[in-house]
Amino acid sequence: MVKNRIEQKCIQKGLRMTEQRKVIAQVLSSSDDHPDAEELYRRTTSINNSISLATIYRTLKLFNDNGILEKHEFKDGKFRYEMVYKDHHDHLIDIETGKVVEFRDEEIEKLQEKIANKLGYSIINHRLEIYAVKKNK
Amino acid sequence: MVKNRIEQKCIQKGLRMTEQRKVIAQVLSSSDDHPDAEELYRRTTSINNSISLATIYRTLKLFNDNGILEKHEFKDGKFRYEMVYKDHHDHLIDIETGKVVEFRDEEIEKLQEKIANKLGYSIINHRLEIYAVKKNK
DNA sequence: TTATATGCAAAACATTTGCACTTGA
DNA sequence: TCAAGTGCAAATGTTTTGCATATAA
Repeated sequence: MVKNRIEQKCIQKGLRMTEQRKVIAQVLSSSDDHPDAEELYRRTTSINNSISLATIYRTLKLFNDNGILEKHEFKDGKFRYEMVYKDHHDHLIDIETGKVVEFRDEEIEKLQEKIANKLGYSIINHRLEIYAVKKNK
Repeated sequence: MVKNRIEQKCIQKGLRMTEQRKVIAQVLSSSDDHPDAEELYRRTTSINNSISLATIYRTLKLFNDNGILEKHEFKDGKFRYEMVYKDHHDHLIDIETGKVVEFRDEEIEKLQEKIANKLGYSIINHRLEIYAVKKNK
């Protein structure tokens, strides 16, 4: 039986693989967007309906604590999640459609280090979100 | 009677100046930090205790909608507010003490324009938060 | 005068938690 | 076997809202 990336990480971390966690891992692995808890609940129950919202939340917290996924909060009032098997990247949010575009820019990464440095700090992490609209319409 | 900056903006926008709004405007004008609704409630009621939390929320929304203040959501789960009479700036949050340091960097501003541009977007606004710890301790 | 703002308490909303039961290793 | 995970429903914490009353212009 083939294991998805998240399931592999769970095993590697020694997490107990319950039926529910497998389904959540599977859904997350095959998602390339940024779903919130409610949306994940919808996706998982369509595969296996013996999963509660509480378990979704507990599992998301577990995965987040274990560095398996990242928790975002774009300006829509709820948390959204994303696997962390990709390299670090930032987000541009289309405020008309809600679409999220990922990008990475080395210069910006370096500049932030420099700024924190100048202020006497070491960066732990950062959040850069650009809210924008499509050009030339 | 001298009017504070926020009160001036309200008048300029044609907002009705109630007793409550005056007090909230006064508190915000003399705050140079990033208080949340609960904290503002504390500060305003110490001046005039005929202000309800509901009014705080309604007034913050009103001021935000009118571009009089900015709403932030650092990673502590609540909204925090700040006047927008200063120039745009970003935030560095000390994750050990919760202290918020403001900074502005032209290069980063320009870079973001460039990135959005390359992706085919025009920036409406952005959010850059650096979470960091003090160096050499 | 009267449209708008307010206080209060109830509702809304996403998220968390206590507890009895179930399950993975 | 039994520590750890789960479902359910109730609790939480922040923010919003309906409604009767009060107030700014």
